[in-house]
Amino acid sequence: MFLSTTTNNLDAKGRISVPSDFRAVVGDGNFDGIIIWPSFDGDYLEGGGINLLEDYQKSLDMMDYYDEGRVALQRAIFAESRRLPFDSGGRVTLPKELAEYANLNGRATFVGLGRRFEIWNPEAHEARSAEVRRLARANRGRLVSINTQNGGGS
Amino acid sequence: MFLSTTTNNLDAKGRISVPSDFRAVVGDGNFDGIIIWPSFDGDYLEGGGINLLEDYQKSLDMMDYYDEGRVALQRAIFAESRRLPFDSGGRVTLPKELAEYANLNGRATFVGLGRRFEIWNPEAHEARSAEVRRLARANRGRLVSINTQNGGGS
DNA sequence: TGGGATATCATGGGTTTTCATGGGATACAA
DNA sequence: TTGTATCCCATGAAAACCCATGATATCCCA
Repeated sequence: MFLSTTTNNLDAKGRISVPSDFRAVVGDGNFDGIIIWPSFDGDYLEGGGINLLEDYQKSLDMMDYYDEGRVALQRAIFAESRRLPFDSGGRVTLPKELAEYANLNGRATFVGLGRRFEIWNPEAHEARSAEVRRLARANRGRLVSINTQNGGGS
Repeated sequence: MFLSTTTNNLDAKGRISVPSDFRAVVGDGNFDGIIIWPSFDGDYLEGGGINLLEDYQKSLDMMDYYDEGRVALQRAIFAESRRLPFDSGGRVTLPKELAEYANLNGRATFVGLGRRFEIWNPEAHEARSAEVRRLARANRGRLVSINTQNGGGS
């Protein structure tokens, strides 16, 4: 599970450290790294482990073969995604197009969202956080229903 | 189930003992520690075991993918939360930002609320509980609605 | 039921390991 | 060659780990 928010340096070589908490949840024994693609919702990147993409694949498999939504998602996610392996220090090299897409220069913010994460320009993320907090407060009634719905798991 | 209220020391290294009663209910075999995030309802912290977050995730998964409330809640909880492992003595290291958010210096109060718990500045907690008692005397009906609103924990 | 023995807990301090980061060296490709 | 990607090592800071101690709570047995 991807948790918490971390801002790390993007060096001159385009390398950036993936937070160690994130690294701990992406290993599948086969590929040691992350998958990144440009969000089709804004100027930031989305990403996750290889297993996230496999889950998406399963969801798409359940859609009709000629469903235009299926094709669009395939193109938006699979075609645009890049597989970024860790170096010995737990860093990845961010392709220039992706860094430019998200306006990343010098620093970048990893945002854990459970199954997946996002990579933001720090200022852009900061600018959006106030609105997010407002929305979260507005929707906290739904969180209450989540609390009662599961009736005391812990 | 998180029960009772305990105030412990926050040392110079930012470490604080999690009440042993709380520690006994958070193990999931994989991660031995707690998850903490700033409440979006006030200057205190909320927390629970990893399984609480997993329950939140399952519930959020059932909401529509493009639901703005879903995304806001994901960001408010998953992105803001921190994973704090226990040391050998059952303590966690509280990140500075979170300690500052809740105005914690020297001491902190763990408040058990059933499925989750809260961490308060002791004086702030004392002040609030006095206010809650006052409200209870002044208006019982309102106290009842507060109880249910909190997710029916005990 | 008393009282000593034992375990647990909260806390302090020191040491080791990990992490994020920088830079150089090497392989590869345009 | 020139730019780019990959690999390896160095380093300071922060986090995790280990051991010690006093206080409290629990247990045990006469």
